[in-house]
Amino acid sequence: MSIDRPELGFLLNRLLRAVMEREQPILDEHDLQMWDYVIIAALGSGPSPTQNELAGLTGRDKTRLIRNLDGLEERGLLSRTPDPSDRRNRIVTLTAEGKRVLAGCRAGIRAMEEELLADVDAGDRAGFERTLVALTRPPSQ
Amino acid sequence: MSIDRPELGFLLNRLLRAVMEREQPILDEHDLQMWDYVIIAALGSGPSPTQNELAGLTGRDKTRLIRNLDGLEERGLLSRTPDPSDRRNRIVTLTAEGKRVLAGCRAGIRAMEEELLADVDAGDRAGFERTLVALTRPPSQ
DNA sequence: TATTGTTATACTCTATAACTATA
DNA sequence: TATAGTTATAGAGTATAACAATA
Repeated sequence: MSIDRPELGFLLNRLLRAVMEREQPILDEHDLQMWDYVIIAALGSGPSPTQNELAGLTGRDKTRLIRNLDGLEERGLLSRTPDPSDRRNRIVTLTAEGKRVLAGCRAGIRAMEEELLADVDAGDRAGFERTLVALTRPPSQ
Repeated sequence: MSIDRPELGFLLNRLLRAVMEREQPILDEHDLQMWDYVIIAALGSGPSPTQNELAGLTGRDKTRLIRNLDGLEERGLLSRTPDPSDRRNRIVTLTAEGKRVLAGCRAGIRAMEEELLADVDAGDRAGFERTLVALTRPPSQ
């Protein structure tokens, strides 16, 4: 069935920590904390959500999301505007500067990932990436 | 270089959470918290360490390790005995009951992993597992 | 009445610094 | 003096509940 290996939890935990460690200096360059990056990355990957929707997209509690949004808005990386169709909602959108910072982070992270995967056999890497994507997609059922 | 996919941090985070969620009921059956399991799993994978070494093996701070060891020792899953060659050290060892509980968890987790990976192409799965192992091994250099 | 965004409170987890016993 | 284990204290992170505005 499987090669003899440690448990998935062990392996995934170690690898995620290694990846996060390598991302830290990239985020530091842009004065972003990990949650800040998760938030702007989510904003750069689809239509502008409400804060509630953004909480769901990022997995961050809506009450703790606010602090991050306050900071990012103050720095001019995003804006919050009332939804005309339901004024309880606030629509969150990346500014041009926010998009620029996001693009910079993404470039650095993509380069870091290439370096991390450089020594991996091309076929293994393809299987690794396809499996990762497949397992993180909710079961179709 | 790579298939078009979300960033590794995003994918690994999602998958790790999914795996942990599936492990929770297995650990619950044995009245273990995640850290308890990490600890007894580390104890079951090599020679009996000191508490300090165990902290390094598990990544848990040595001061917070103590609470877990207290509980696990009280339940008879492990024992702490002074090291005769240096009585400042306490050697941590799984008891027979501890080994039994560990074996039960491992069996449940292995079955859960098989279920999780059931629909993955065999070649992709092999590449996935080999890459995971390779990337979690510290660079040889 | 219900919901979004917000704030405040309490709780948990974590990090740091002391304390003891051994070396 | 230095280290392993332990305990206590302070700080950060998290969850819960309340509040104002809008529906």
